[in-house]
Amino acid sequence: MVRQNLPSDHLSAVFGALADPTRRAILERLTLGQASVNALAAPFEMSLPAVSKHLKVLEHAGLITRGREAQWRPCKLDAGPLKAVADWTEHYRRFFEESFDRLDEYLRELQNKEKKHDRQKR
Amino acid sequence: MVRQNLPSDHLSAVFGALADPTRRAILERLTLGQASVNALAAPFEMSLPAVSKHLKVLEHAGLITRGREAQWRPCKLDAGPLKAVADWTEHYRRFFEESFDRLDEYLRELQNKEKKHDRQKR
DNA sequence: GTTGTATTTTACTAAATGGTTAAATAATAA
DNA sequence: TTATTATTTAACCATTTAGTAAAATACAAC
Repeated sequence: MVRQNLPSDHLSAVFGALADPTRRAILERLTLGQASVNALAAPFEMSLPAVSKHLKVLEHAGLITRGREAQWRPCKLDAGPLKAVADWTEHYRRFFEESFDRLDEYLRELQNKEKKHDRQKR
Repeated sequence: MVRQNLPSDHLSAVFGALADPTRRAILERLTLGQASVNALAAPFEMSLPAVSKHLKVLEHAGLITRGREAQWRPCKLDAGPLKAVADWTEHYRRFFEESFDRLDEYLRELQNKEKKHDRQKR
């Protein structure tokens, strides 16, 4: 059967790249400046090829770019695609702010009840 | 070998859930209000069990909750986890808002937000 | 040219993902 | 009770993912 799984849409690639703690940690590290593959791999208990693959995923999502400097291939953060993530998420803000408000309201209610309770106790 | 793939971290689950256009479309639909599985499945050229699986992924990520109403199991958006996504992304904003002006604007906005937050806290 | 260092590619695995059809379950309606 | 409707579960399959070890490549230095 021809099942051509077409998530060639960029947003899916970006979300997919972010759905892994190792890759998010790599991005975090890259906010400090560019770094070699070895340097990026150092904190992880996994082989170099594994990290190399993670970098390929990040590169494919457009989240990093790679240069060339002697035998090193320094990676550099490119946060551009995160703008799309921010925009997508922003679109839902009223739905999570709303629940925040409701929580706030609930807590306020709770405080009132406690006050009432305190008053009764006295 | 024991390869226990431990992305039990919530953020990975959420990003993973969002890394699929069908699931994002379902969330989009749910911003209009709750809906049955059949209603949610209608726009897609895929079987009901396939949609059911997508819903399970969304539920596991905490992005939807499901009720019970006769033989229907209405799904409801729970955007709460998107707050974590927004926060994570916000952390990188200065890297994708590259223009000085926009950075400035961003910092000004941040100050406003802090003021608002302070006001709310009291 | 040989050696050393950095990185990728290849070939392989196990598990996860995203889909299918068919059967099972749950509640309603007749 | 039986039939209908809504949804899930089970069993299956192909592809992708995340890792491995070992070999290949690229460049620098001696």
